[in-house]
Amino acid sequence: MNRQNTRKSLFLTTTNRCWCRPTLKRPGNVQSSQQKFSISTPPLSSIILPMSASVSPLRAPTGSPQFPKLEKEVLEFWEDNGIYQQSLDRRADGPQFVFYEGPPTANGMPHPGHCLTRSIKDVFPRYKTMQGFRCERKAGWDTHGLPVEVEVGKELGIHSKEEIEAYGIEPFIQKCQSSVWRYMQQWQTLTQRLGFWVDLDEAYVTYHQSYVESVWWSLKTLFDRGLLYQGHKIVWWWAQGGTALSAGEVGQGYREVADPSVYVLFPLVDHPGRSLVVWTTTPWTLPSNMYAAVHPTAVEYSVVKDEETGQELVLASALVETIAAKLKRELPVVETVSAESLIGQRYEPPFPDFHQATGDPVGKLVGGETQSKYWRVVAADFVTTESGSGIVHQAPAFGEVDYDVLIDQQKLFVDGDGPELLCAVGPDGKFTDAFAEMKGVWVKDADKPISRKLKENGRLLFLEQYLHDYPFCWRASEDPLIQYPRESWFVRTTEFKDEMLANNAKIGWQPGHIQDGRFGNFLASNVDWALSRERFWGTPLPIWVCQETGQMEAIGCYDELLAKPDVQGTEVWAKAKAENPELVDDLRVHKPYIDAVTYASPFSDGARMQRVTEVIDCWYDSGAMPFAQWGYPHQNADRFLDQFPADFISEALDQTRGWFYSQLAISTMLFGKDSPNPIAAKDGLETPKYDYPHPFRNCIVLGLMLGEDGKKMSKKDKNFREPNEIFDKYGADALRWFFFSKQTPWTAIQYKEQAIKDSIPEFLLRLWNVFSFLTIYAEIDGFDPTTATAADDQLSPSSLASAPGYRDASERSEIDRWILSELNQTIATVTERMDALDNYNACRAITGLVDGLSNWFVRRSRDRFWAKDTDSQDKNDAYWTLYESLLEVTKLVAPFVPFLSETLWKNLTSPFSESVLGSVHLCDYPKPIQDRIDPELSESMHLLREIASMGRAARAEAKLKVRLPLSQVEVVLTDDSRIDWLKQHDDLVKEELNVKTVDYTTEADKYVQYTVVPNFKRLGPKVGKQIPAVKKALAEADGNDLLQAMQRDGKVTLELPGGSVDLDDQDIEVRLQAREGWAAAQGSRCVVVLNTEVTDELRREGIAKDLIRTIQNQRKEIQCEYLDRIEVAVETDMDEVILAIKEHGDQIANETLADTVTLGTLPDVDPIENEYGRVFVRRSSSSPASGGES
RNA sequence: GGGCGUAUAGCUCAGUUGGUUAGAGCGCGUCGCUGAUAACGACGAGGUCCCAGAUUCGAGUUCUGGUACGCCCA
Repeated sequence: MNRQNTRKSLFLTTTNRCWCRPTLKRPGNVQSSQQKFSISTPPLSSIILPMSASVSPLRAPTGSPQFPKLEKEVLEFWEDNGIYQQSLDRRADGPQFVFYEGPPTANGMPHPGHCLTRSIKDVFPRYKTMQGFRCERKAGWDTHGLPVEVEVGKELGIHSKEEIEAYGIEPFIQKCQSSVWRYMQQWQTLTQRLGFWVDLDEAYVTYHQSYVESVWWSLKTLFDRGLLYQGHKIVWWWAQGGTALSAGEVGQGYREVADPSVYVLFPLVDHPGRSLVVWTTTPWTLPSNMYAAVHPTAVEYSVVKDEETGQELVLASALVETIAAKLKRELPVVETVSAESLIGQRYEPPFPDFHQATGDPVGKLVGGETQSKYWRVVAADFVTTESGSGIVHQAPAFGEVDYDVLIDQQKLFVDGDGPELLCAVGPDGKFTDAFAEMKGVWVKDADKPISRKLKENGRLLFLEQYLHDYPFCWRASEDPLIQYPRESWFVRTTEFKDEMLANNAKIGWQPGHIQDGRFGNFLASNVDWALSRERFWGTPLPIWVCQETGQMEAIGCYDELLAKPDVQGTEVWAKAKAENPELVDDLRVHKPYIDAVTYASPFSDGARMQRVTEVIDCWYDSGAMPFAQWGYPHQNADRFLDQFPADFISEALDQTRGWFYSQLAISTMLFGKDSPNPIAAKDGLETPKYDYPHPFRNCIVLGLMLGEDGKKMSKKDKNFREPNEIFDKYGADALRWFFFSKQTPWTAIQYKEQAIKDSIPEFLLRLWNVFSFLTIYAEIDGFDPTTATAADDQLSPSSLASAPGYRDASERSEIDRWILSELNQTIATVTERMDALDNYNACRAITGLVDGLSNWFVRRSRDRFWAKDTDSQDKNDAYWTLYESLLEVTKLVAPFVPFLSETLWKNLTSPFSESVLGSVHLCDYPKPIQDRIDPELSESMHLLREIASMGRAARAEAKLKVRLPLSQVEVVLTDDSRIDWLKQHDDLVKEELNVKTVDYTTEADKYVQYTVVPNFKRLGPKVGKQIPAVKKALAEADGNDLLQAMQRDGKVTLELPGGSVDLDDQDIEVRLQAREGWAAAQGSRCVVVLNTEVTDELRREGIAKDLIRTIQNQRKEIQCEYLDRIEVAVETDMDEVILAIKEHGDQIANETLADTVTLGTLPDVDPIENEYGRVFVRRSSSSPASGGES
C-alpha cells in the first residue's frame, strides 16, 4: 500500500509540478501542489497492475488540460530557473543570428497587433537558438516624440505650444520623461505572458544619454559631410497653436466644408484684352501668388471670347463647356493654343502689393540669359482638367507641390539671383505688412473680402461654393489648418537614392513585393528627410550656431561639448539636479538644459555659440538603433561590430516609411559603400563599411490586424478581445498558433476569438491527446523509458536505442516505420521552411504530422497497446515509436508553442529526473534522420488510406454500416506496382472495413471502365498544338483497348490529322471509373468494390458487434474503471440474437471484460433497450472497486 | 489624384516554374465510432477562382483595361 500511496502523490502532481526538480531553485513539492489543485478523477488504487510489468514512471494527466493554468506554471518555472538565460548561455560559442527589436512606445497600451509582432519576433529567434545559433534579443523602447507630449498635455489640460512654454519647458520635459513609462507594466506583462523571450532588463531607451549621444555622433558625421542643411518645408500648420502637425494628426481632422471657389482673371502682359482663367479654392493665397501653372503636354488650351465683357479668356479646351455652363453664356472658341506657347508668358498678379514691393525684378539664368523672377506661366505636370480651368494658381508658400515648382524655378537661375518665396501671411495665420490692406486679418476670414476686391477690380470671372474635405486641428476642432512654410533642417537623403535602392535590392523581403513595390517605390521617389521638429521632447539637434556670424558646428557627444572653450550654462542642469536629485541624469542632454549650454565661438572673437532650438524627428532615433542601442561609437564598439547587421527583423506594414526606411537610410549614409569612412569619436576607431544589405538582411512585413468584423480595430467599437482575456481563456499558445498557422503573416489578419479558440481542438488538444494516450497505457503496462540507460540529456533517438526493449526502426512494423518516416520528413520540411522564414508552411507540415500521429498511427496501433502480452516486442515497438515521436514533436513545436511543449517535455522526461535537460528550449532542434525517410512507404500508406476511405464510401453508398461484417472487397488499381505491399496489409484493410477477405487486381473490366487521358505537362512540349487532337483521339478510343495495347507494346500509336504520334506509358494517365450496378467507390488511383451479400452468419456477427457496443456504452454509463469486470445479461425473443450470443459470447465477454454473458435478466439493474431486446449490465462482484468504493 | 496590396467554398485562408478533376481548416449535412471521451473517424454537399479582353494547344496562375475593398502618400 505504501507503494500505491507514493504513486498517488506522483500522479497528482503530474499535470502540475512534477517537473520541478530538487536541483532547481524552486521548492516544488508534492504537498503544496496537493493543496493547491483539486483532482476530480478517481484514485488509481482501483487499477490492478499487470503482474509481470514493472511500474512505469510515466504518469497520465488527469482530466482535460487547462492550458492557461499550465502556461502560468511554465512561466514560473522559466522565471525561477532562468531558462531563457540558460538557452543563451548554451549557445555562447555558436554562430551568430542577429535580431533587432524595433522599439515600441510604452506610452500607449499594447494591443493585439503587438501580440502578432511579438509572436513573430519570438518564434524565429527561438528556432535559431535551438538550431545552435547565438541569438541575443535586446529589447528597446521608443520614448521621444509628439505623442508623448500630447499625453502629458492632456494630463495638464494644455495643448498649444504657448501653453507649454507658459507652463515651463523644464517641468514639462520632466513629466514627459516619467510619462514614457506609463504602460511599462502592461508591456512587460504582455511580453512575458506571450512567451516573448527578450532582454527587457537590458533594453535600450531612446532618451538615455548614451543613446542620444550615438545619435549626435551620427548627425555630426552627416553635418561634417555637408549632408545636413536648412531649408523651407511646407507643413500643415496650426496657426493658433503655433505648431506643425504630423500627417497622422492631420489625417484625423478632415471634415467636409464649403469653401469659396473662385475663377480669377490674370491679364496677359503681352496680349492686351486676353486673360488667363485661374482657379483656386483658397482666395486668401492669391496675394502671395507667384506663378500660373499649365500642363506642358497633356492639356490643350483654348482662347475663347467672353462676349459679355469682350475679353479673351485662356483656359483648357476640355473645360470650356463646363465653365460656359457655370457662366450661363456661350464662350466661342477663338483659337486653340499649345501649352508651349503659354509657358513663359507674363501676367499681372491678382494683387499688386508684391509687384510694387519687389519692383518685378529680373534674374540671371544659369544659361546666361535673364528672365523675370515672378508672375510667369510655368509648366507643371500635376495640372489636370478634373476641375477648375486647367490653369493653376501657384502660391508656393501655401502648398507643397507649389513649393516644388518654386524650387524648380530657383534652379533655373544662378545662385542667389532666383525668386524668393513670397508670403503675405505670418505664422499666426494673419496677413502681414506685405498685404497691408488686410494686415492682421485671419486668412480664413479674408476669403470674402478678397473675393469682393477681385470683383471690384474686374478680376473675378466667377465664384461658387465648393464642397471638399479640409483638415482641422484635431485638438481644437474649430481651427482650420493651413499649409505654411517653416524653416527646417533636412538630411540630403536624395544623394543616396541609388545607394539605398542598391541596398534594398539585397534585402530578403517577405512578402517579396515590398522590395520593388511599396518600399522600392518609396525609395525611388525619395525626397530629403525633413529632420527637425519645433518641439520639446526629443533628441536635441546637436548644432551650435555662432551668434555673430551664423556659422555652425555639430557636436558628437556631451563631453565634446564640455571640452569647448569657455563653456557656460551647465549650472542650469546642476541646479535642477541639486533641487531634485530624483531627476534622471539623461535629462541633461535634453531641452531646456542643453539649450543653456553655450561656448566661445571659434568663428568670431567674443561671440558665443548657441544651440539651434529644434529637436529631431523621432523616426531618426529608432533608425539609429543598430548602433545607438550600444552607445556606439562612444562605447561598446565590439558589441556593435558583433551585432551588425541584423539577420532578421519584423514589423507591420506601417513601418515601411517608418522604421524600415529610417534604418536603411541612416545605415546607407553612415556605413554604405560611398561613405567616406569617417573616423569615429572614439580613438582610432574607424567606422566600418559594409556590403549590402544592411542594417537588416531579412524582414518579414506583417499585415495589419483587423477586428472581428474585418474593420480596423477600435476600442470604441469593441470589435476585438483584449489580449489578457485571450490569455486567460485560451492561453498564449492558442494565440500564437493562430498567428503562425492560420495565414501567411503578411495578410491582413482578422483577429477572431473563435479562430483563436479553434487552435485548441485543432492542434493543442490533439497533440495533448496523443500524449495522454501514451501515458495512460504506459502507466498500465509499466512502460519505462529509463531502461534506456545510455540516454543522453535530450533523449535523442539514437541514445534511446540503449533500452533492451528498443529495436532498430528498420525492424519495426510498417506503421512504426511509416510514422517515423513522416516524422523525419516533417522535420526536414519544417527546418527548410523556417530557414526561409516561412512559419506558415512550417506549421502546415506540423499539423499534417500531428494529424498522422493522432488519426492514423495511434488509431491503427490501439490494439497493439491493448495487447495482453505486455512484454511482446511489437508492443515495445509501439511504445518506443510513440514515445520517441512525441519527444521529437515536442522539440519540433517548441518555438511555436513554447508552453505546451515545455509541459509535454516535463512530463515525457520526468522519469529521467535530472539527467535530462530541464527545458525543451535548451534542446537542439531535431535533425531529420535521412535513412528513416521512406517516400515509397509514405506513398503506399497513402494509397492504403485511400483504399480504406473508398471502402467506407462504398459502404455508406450501399447503406451497409461498418459494424456489419462483409465477406469480401475487391480493390482495382491502375497499376500493379504496389499490390504485393498492399497484400501484406490485408489485416489492416480488413479491420478498417470489417470484411473477411481483400483481393487486389489491375484487371477488372467487369467492375470498371478505363479512360486514358493525356499527361499534358509532358505532352505539351512534345506535341504542342496537336494536343487537342490527341485528347480527342484518346477520349474516343476504348480505354480498355488502349491499355491492353500499352501493356503489350509499351506504346500506343495515334493516327492524327497532322501525322501519327507514339505515346509511351509516361505520356498518358489511366483513370478508372466504377461501372454501374456495383457497390463501389472510386478514388484517384483505385476503385473499391464490395461484396454486398450478407449471410446469416455475417448478420449474427454484426449483432454481436452491436451488442458489444451497447455494453461498452453501458460500462461507461455505470462509471466502470478501465479494468473493472462486469456481468451481462440479454433478454430477447429473437432467435438470431440468441444464436449470435451463443456463437460470439466469448468475444463479447472478452471485449467488454464481462465475467458472464447470459440470456435473461439481472435483478435490480435498469436495462437498455435496443433493436434486439433489453441489455443488462452491472459491475461484477469480483471487480476490485465494487467493495464499498465510491 | 498617385502608389501598393487584396478579391478563390457559408466563414477564415492556401494554391510553388501556366498542364485540363482548384485545396485545407472551421461551419453545415449524413453516417459511424465509443476505455484518447469536455474526444474521435468517415463520407457528402458547397466554387462562373471579382468582371471584360489578350497571349497560349492549355490561364486561378501571364499581360491589358475595369470594378470593389484595404493601406500608404498627396
